[in-house]
Amino acid sequence: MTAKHEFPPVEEQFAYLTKGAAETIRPEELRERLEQSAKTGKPLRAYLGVDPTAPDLHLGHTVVLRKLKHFQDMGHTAIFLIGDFSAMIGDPTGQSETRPPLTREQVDANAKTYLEQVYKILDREKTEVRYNSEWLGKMSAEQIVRLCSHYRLARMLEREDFHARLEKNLPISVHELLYPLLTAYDAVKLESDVELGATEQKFNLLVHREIQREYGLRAQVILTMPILVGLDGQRKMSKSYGNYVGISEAPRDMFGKLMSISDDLMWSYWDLLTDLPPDGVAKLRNEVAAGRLHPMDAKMRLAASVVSTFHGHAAGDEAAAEFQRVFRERQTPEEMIEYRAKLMGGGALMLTTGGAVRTVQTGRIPEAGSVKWARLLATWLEEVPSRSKAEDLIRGGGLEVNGTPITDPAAAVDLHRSGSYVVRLGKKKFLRIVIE
RNA sequence: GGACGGGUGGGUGAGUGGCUAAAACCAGCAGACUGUAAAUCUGCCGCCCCUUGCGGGCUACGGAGGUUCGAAUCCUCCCCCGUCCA
Repeated sequence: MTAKHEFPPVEEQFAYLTKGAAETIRPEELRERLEQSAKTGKPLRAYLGVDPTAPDLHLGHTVVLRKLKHFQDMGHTAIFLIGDFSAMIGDPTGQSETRPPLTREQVDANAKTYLEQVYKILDREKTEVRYNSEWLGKMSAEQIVRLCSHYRLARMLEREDFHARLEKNLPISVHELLYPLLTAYDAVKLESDVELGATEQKFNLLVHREIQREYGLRAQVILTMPILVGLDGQRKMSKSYGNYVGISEAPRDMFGKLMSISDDLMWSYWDLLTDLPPDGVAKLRNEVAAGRLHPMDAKMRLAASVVSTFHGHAAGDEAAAEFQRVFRERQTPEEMIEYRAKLMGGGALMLTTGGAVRTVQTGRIPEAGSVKWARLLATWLEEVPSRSKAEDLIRGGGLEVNGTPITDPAAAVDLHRSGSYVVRLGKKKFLRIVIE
């Protein structure tokens, strides 16, 4: 963009840029391009195309974003392409069903929230944001026909998803065939050097290469990134499996969730969720293998690093210190959710949490004003999904009040007497309840 | 349109008139051990109420009705899903 650019040595760049990648197509082409840009001082154009369909990002989504950032780190141009037009078609990948097209409004709204989150990783100033409606929305029928003439049906049907559906006699709408072609046109328009994508995008990405050639361009390099495995270490990270870490989660929660992953899983997180160069990761790994570094300490560094990228370094350090204090030294966390409870007349209980006030009807409360923990925690504070669950938790030894375990499901709190309680629910949840 | 098979708790899947809030396994939660790791062991695992007891109540085996003292289990109708035929 600006005049002449100094880049790190090619080999260093290459190692950094391909770190964690599932596949590079083709490695030697990437090297060539890096060399060329080093020579001419012209940054490479790397892009990532995204359909704004999932507005709530989790760490899984960030893998490929982070890779795009790596290009920025090395001084290249990162293009974030919002597939606002193609999203209306819907990428047929994955779900073996025809997807209903999104409406313009949905797409716009999603694109906006998407971008806000994306800038937690990418450098806002250096990111070129494009929308593919910019050119796709203006294509004439003639241009579309021409585009289609560059690809063969048989090739298209090689795609695993189409293939499977054909075999099973499931419907394939004709517009779905258009998806890879239209997104290929993006690559043509952007004159990209590199395109990034998740491994499941491989088919599309390869089509993009071919179409670029058809349009007389040099085929871009493709970098595919693995799917991030979720916290359970089994399935891919996904909201519906509940094994995810949302990028907007509080530092402490993020840190805690990351600490709970298995040691084995940690290494792929190091690769996919941090900026530590490959030799750095290898070094850490050796240290742990040699017993010079406790795996937990390595994991704490990982967690701190991830938290830092979303909340800043201070928050990362703080989360680490907090974790240390609460879980290693078994002390009470510095901050916790605080409830102030005040018994009003007529069996009403006024609850104040972080400024919000609400009143619940308690029904009858015995003379003494005592109420069972299970009832307080589940029914009124809603910190446990149900009363039965709360009682189970108590019986199982998962409730601690002011440091003392409570295992009697009938144990109660006196709501008439003021007092302050630090309540620990299970392993991770702490509350402070103040009776006024 | 026809023939057959099937729909059970978050998932897989037993049960074919009472002993069944429903086996077993998985997932999940909690406890012990640890490093909020793994492995292992233990308990819990529909919801509500209380005097917390091998306590009481409600809801539940695709849906609606019925038979019966009693149904996830039998009957009728309906819906949905698979496989085969036209």
